[in-house]
Parts: sequence; structure tokens; C-alpha cells
Amino acid sequence: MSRIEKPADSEPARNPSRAGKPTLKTIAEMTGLAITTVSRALGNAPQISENTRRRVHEVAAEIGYLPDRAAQRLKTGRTNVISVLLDPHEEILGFGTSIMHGLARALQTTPYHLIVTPNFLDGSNVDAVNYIIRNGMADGLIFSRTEPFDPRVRLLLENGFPFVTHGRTEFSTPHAFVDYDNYAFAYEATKRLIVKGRRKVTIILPPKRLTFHQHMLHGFMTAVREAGIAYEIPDTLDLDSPADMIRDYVRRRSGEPDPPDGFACPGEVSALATITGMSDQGLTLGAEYDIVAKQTSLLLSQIQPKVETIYEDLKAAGEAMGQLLLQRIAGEPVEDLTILQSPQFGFPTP
Amino acid sequence: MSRIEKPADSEPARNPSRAGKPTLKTIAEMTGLAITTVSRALGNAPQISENTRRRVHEVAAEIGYLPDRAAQRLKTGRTNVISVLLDPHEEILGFGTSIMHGLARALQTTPYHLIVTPNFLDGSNVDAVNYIIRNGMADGLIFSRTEPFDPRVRLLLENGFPFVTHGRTEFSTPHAFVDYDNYAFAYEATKRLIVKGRRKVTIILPPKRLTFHQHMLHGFMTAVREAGIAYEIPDTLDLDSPADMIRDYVRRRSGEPDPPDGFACPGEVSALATITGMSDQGLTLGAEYDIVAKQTSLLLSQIQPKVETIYEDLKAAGEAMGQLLLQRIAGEPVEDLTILQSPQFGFPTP
DNA sequence: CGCCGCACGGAAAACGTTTTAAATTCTGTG
DNA sequence: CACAGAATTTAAAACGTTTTCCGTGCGGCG
Repeated sequence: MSRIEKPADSEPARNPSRAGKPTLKTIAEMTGLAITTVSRALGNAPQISENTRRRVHEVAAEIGYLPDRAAQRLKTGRTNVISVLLDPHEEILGFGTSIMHGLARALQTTPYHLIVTPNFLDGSNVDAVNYIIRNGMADGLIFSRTEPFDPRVRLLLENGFPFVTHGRTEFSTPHAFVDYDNYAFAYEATKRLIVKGRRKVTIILPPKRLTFHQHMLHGFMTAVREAGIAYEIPDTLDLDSPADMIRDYVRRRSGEPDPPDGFACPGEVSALATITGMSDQGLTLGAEYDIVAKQTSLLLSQIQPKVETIYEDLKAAGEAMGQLLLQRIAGEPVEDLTILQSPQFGFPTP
Repeated sequence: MSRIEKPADSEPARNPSRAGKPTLKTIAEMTGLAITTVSRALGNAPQISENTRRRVHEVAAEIGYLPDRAAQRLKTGRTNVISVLLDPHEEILGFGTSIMHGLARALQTTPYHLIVTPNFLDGSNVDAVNYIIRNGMADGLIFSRTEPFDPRVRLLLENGFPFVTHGRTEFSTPHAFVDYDNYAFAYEATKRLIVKGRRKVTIILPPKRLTFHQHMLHGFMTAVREAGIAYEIPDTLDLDSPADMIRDYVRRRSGEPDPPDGFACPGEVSALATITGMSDQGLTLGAEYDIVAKQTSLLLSQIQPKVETIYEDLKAAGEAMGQLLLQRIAGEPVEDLTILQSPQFGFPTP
């Protein structure tokens, strides 16, 4: 029954911004326990009796206690933060936002917060990665648009920093990733064009430096060879090209001899641009030509149902990445932490 | 020349995750100064001589010192965090991402980080706001899609918590906001349709509960009344309606008697949906009907240049919101912290 | 010489948590 | 009834800052 010595009760007003915010000390005083015990009880440590554990939890819930993240972070060195590297190319069509919603859902029941680190520089955002590793700004990293030997991945691997990419690499050291099976997409899309009776197919590929350029090319070429059909691949264009450039290219090409009449479009914008370019030439979708597009939002199918689409569920990808990252942070072996999303041929479930 | 008493040098290995990270102590030892002095020198406190101030800065730069955010936050109660409330409706067309890029640019040279708090619930995200206020998760808040008496705004005002909205409210207490002049947009768009010789105009408005519904309606009606032209306003539809619903509505309506032939579309998706619906009826843009649309990305003008557009620069809005929020956090009076972006009639500068 | 004021710098406490090491109580046994 | 050992609980130190309150040293003034 030791009484507290401090005369106290002067109440030095503390930091006004968080006045009255309950802390472990508050609970300790209310229950008559020591701060240590309260901390342990809340952490469900084994050496606390079931009785006090329950009592502490009750009081904590009652006064709405929430641990101070700053103090936890300072003490433990863990930030409880997941950082997303946002690429300028993801601005269009909610790519970034879909992934983030998925991520946020995965982190919803965890103590993790999502912070976004945008990339302002031109090149890859390896500087941002370096900054985050060096200064312990996060416990894990998420990013997309990987290159075969992505310098960000190299850096993270070297430092043993947890991360999950959207897209694969070709490093011999494995790492966690979620990727869409773009081989299957391109193969399937091309085959569908062929089945529709198209004479000559084409595809707008992602920039050459990105890993999935190869995957798509491979899927496309496999379908082409199997069918022995004519094809062409524009080499002045890629998926990052501005829509008007794609539109103009399509328009010009379709006025020249022997134009393609089957388009595999791995992006909604490129599909829309193609439609416009073709209709500028008086050609109509479904009649003179066909498009099979990758769809990442509801936009395309709702606006232009005559475009056939194959869905990529980015929100699901985000959620998966979040889960993998949590496992990765928990130290699970990397081998099991890879997911290849299959193209979904049905309609997405919203 | 007091020597340190501690036998020390046992080096208890510390937290492995941040081993070797330089702290104030590191600099103190290197310069022979006290931790206090180093802290002051880096904070450019007045009572430090120019000489030591410079020396400390040099050493800090040399070893790449960065203050520990957790410790700062714990000590000062400031989080150095700005939180963005992300609404599910912003998923499409990079709304969220544009705003965030703008914000990030505004915060680039400050100690502030951007964290995104997505809204999972159906209603407004007032719970998230409450959580953030109660637990001091951020120093300031950014969100959009305000209602005239937005409960989030009310809550924040009551608590004196710094925030900037995208969109106005009708509270008598003023607050910081950035808004687009949607009155001017609707007025101008409608007038352009009239100038083109359209007989009957229509507009797809945002949901009634949002403040800018009224603004747009007002602009539209003003132009209509000035010209004494026929008009109609669909009441089963709003800007949040799925694109296929808009498309189907437009298609059906244009098959009925006395259809509108001038469309003001305050969203790119609704413009695309309108085009599709009309062309399903064999009607062509620029001939039988016209559209003036609000454009928030390069998408529309690049894909379909025949749509006339009025630009809203969301990235600039984000940047402005960031700046306002910083000023608001610094305690500047709210009266000066309101910005009304004028519609830009030229082409956006990327 | 004594004292004040000033410029500069430092010691120590605090923020709220986790963790280490130790103290206290409880149990059963000899 | 004492005591080993388990079962609980606790005190205190740390994490890296900021901040409050003091100590120097020094020049000048009476």
C-alpha cells in the first residue's frame, strides 16, 4: 500500500494539443497497477494473470486508450508505416488509387499506415528508396513498373528491406511480388482477335525497359505464330505515349496499305485512342476492325461495350501486395510470397 | 575539459534496424559540444554563435544527419503529417492522384509527409476525421466533395483543427478552401453550346447533396435564362452514376421527342458516355449535337478533340491546398485562405 | 574590487512507450 | 513453518528530441 511520494498536483498543463489524452499512466493510476503491467497486459504478454489482463483491457476500452505511435516508434524502431512509391505514369485512370484502396484494405485491421512518396524526378525513384531505407521512414515498400534489373529492387535486396513489387524482375535472388499474367493476357487477346476472323493483328506494348514488355510480346507472338497470321508492332509508340499520339498513329496507319484490323490494347486509354483514330477514318468497331483491351476500371466496358475486354483487378492486386508485405515484414520466407494474377475473363465483381 | 565518467564502451548493440544512424549525440561527440547546443544550432536558435552554428551544420551535412521524426513528434506533439481523406468516388480518372501530386509538390520542401486515409464506410468519412482529431494522427487534413453543412467541416471547426477543403460549404464560420468556379464553368459551357446554335441544352449535375451542385445549376440556369433557350435537367442521373447508366439514359432520351442537342458535361467520363450513347443512335458529335466538357486530365482532348473542353487544373488545386494548409497550421487567419480557381479556357500546360 | 548584464553554452527533465532486471507474492512441499 | 520455485508484478533505464533552467566567462561600470 505504498503511497506516492510526489507532492504533485501542480498539473503543469502539458502540451495543449494533446491535453487529456489517455496514456499508459492514466490506466495505471486508474487500476492501481504499474505502467509496465499495463503495457504487458495490453500486449497480451504471457506472464500477466488473466484477471488483470481483462481488467486493463476493460479500462483501456472504456477511456478510449490508443497507444502513442510516436512513442512506440521511438522505442521499438518500427514505424508501422508502409510507403507507396507513386509514379507519375500512374496518374491516369486511377491506377494509383485502385492499388491504394486495395492496400488500405489489407492494412485496415493492422497498425500500419499508408504513406505515399511521389516520384518527382525523371528517372526511376531510386533516390526515394534510398532515402526511405537510410532514414527508416517505413517498415516496408510498395511500388510498380519494375524493370528486369530494377535498381530499386537491387537496393532493397542489398539492404534486406521488406518490399513487394507490382511486376517481376529477373534478379536471381527471389523477392516478393504480385504480377498480372501479361503473357496470358496478350496471348488470349490476340487469339480472340484471330477467332473473330481478323487478318492482321497488332499490339501496343509497354515501354521496352519494363519487364512486362517482354511478357506481352511473348504472349502476342505465341498466338501469332500458332495461327500463322500477319502482324505488326509499332515501334514509335508505347503504352506511355500520349493518347493523341496513339490516336494519330492509328489514323495514319489505317490509311496506308495493308493496315492491321485487330488491336490488342493493354490499356483503356490506348483502346479509346484507337477507337477514335479508326472512326476518324470512317471505320467502325466490330465491323471493319476489332479491339480486345485490358480493363482496369469499369470505364471502358461501360462506355464502349463493343470493345472486348479482359479484366485486371488492381484493387485485388493492391490487397494482395499488402498481405504479402505484412508477411514479409513478419519475416516469412520470400519463396511463398509471389502471386501471379490470372486474367479474368468474366466481368469484374465490384 | 571534463571527461565522460561512464565506463561505457560496452556498446550494447542497440536496435539493429537503425544501427549507426547518426543522432544529435553523434554530432555532439564529434564537435565536443553538448547535445543541447547541437539541437539549437541546427534549429538556428538565436543564442548560438554564428561560428558554432556553421560548424554544427557542416558536420551534420557531412555525416548525413536527419532528425528522428518519432522523437521529434513525441517531444513536440507535432506529427509533421498531413492526411488526405480519399473518397471512393475519386478513384476514376486520377482525381485523387492529381491532387496528391500537387499536394506532394507543395510539401516537398517541408518536413511534412503525406498520409492517405481512405474511406471505407458508405457515408461521409466523419469517423475518420474524428479518429484523426482524437488521436492526433496528423497536423492537418485535406478532403474534397464538401456538402453545404458538411459534418466533417463542422467537427473540424469545433475542434479548431487545421484543414483545407476542396469545395465550399455554407457554414457562417469561414474556413480555408480551394474551389473551382463551377458556376463559371457551367455558365460558360452552356453559353458556348448556345453560340454553336444548339436548340436545347442539358447538363449532368453532381449529386444534390454536394455544394457544387448548386453552383453548377446556378451557372447553367443563368446562361439558359439569359438566352431564353429550352433546357432540361435529368433527375435520375448524376455525375456519380455509372457510365453505362449515363450512356443508356442519353441513348434513350435522344430517341424520344424533343431531345436536347447540347450537353454540358462536368466530367470526362460523362462526356465519353454521352458520346457513346449518341453515336449508338447514329448521331455524330459536332453535327447533330455538341458537348462542352470539363477536363481534368489530358485524356479527353487527346482522344476526342471534337469535344470542346474547359480545363480544371487539379494538380494546381492540390498544390494550393497544400500551401494553404501550411499557412493554416502556422496560424494565419482564415480569411485570406480561400482560393477560387477560374476555369481555364486555354489548353493546360503540363 | 565588487557587481551587473550579456553572450554563449550545458545539465537535466520530459514526451509515452518497451524492456531488462529485480522484487514481491503465491504455491506447494519437506 | 520455512523455503524453493513458480507466478506475478514492479522500478528504472532507454529510445532521440526539445525545452527549461542554470552556469560559465567576460567586459564594463560604480
